[in-house]
Amino acid sequence: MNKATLTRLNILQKSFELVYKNGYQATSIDDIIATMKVTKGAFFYHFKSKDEMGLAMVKEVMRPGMYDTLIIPLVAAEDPLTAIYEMMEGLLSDTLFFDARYGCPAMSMIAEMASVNESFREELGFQVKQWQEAMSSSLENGRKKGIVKQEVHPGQVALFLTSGYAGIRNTGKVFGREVYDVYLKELKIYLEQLRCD
Amino acid sequence: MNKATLTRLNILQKSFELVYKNGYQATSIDDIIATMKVTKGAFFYHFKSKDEMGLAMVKEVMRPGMYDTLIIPLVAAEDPLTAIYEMMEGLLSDTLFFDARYGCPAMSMIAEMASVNESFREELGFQVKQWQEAMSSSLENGRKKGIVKQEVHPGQVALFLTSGYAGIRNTGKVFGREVYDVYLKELKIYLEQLRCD
DNA sequence: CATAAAACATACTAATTAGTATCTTATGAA
DNA sequence: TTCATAAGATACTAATTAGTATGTTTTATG
Repeated sequence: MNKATLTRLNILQKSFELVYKNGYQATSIDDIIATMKVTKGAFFYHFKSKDEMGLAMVKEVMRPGMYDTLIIPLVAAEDPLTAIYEMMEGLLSDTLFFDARYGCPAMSMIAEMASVNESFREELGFQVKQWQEAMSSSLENGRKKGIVKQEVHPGQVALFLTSGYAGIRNTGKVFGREVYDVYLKELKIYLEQLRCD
Repeated sequence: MNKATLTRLNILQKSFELVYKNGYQATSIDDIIATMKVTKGAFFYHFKSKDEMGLAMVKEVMRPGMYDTLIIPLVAAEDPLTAIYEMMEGLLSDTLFFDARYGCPAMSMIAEMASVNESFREELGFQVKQWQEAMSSSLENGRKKGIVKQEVHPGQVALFLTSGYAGIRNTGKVFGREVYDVYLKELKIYLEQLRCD
């Protein structure tokens, strides 16, 4: 990894952190370069425009992050219902970096940018769809193994679940992380009701 | 209603429409006054700042709108489960004004402004809580009447439902209104499972 | 009608924005 | 070492922003 690509990645990483806390449009290029040892010349050497940087950020920082936390844990899951619950629990308790106040990076980005920038919408849509499909095939798998009820519609449930997650992250912005626990309780009930008796 | 308070309300109404489509921070005062027959003098006569206008907009335009569509239909409901489903169906099929592309005005506002402006967060929190409480007492009522299962936790379910709605509106921003129908199908299953056998 | 205050209009300001023009310095291959 | 290019630095620009200063017009009330 040479120095140049490192500054590039640093810009993307730092931008992600700022965008996560302040929103994409509210984060100016001046903000970004001010919080790190980079000048405007460097920024515009690596990216033609703010939006090009933003898209690279979504693709190169957010996508791998989502893949590791949202896809990987599902593919090898023995019991999809438990795996999904534990994933949600993990997502909603990881206060290391993510903050209830700022919600989910991807969902916030969707809320702000989906109708503003078509490329952003496409890429974020791809990522959400990936998550849904991972859940869906995990549930389908559980159905074949006799863990999940036959009448369950995996794709439908996956949409219900991913949307529910997006929603609770939004709700958490208003009421704080206490709502996470209440949500998780009801989620568990919902998921268990999908399980074969 | 005298002329002055009418211009005030016009500013609030027009602002709401612009904010709904473009977001709060992306909507400039110049945008607002340009799309209607009002000048900057009038704007700043009625409001000390953009944020004061924004808060008035949330309180005086959004709050009554939410009350009429989210609270009223629940208080007199005979069967809460059917009432809730039909409310959701109504919310997700009303293409008169609301557009899947732009999501739910209140939820989008929360996503963008909850962590930026404390007053906005408070007021929007109040409105969401009102909705949750209306659902909760409606469910509690149904439980007493033997419509809703005894083991159901009304407040917990209310949070689950309102968050789910917020989530599907966000998802709709990415994939369009088709996801609404899929969501509604799973919602119906979820709600029916709360009903006494 | 007179007049004071309310309601609005116009022209500005200072700060911030994305982006550019032009420079300097670092790096790697011959 | 040389030198071309990659990488980065600096100083600008034009547009947009929220907000202000200072005007003019409308409206209600005596």
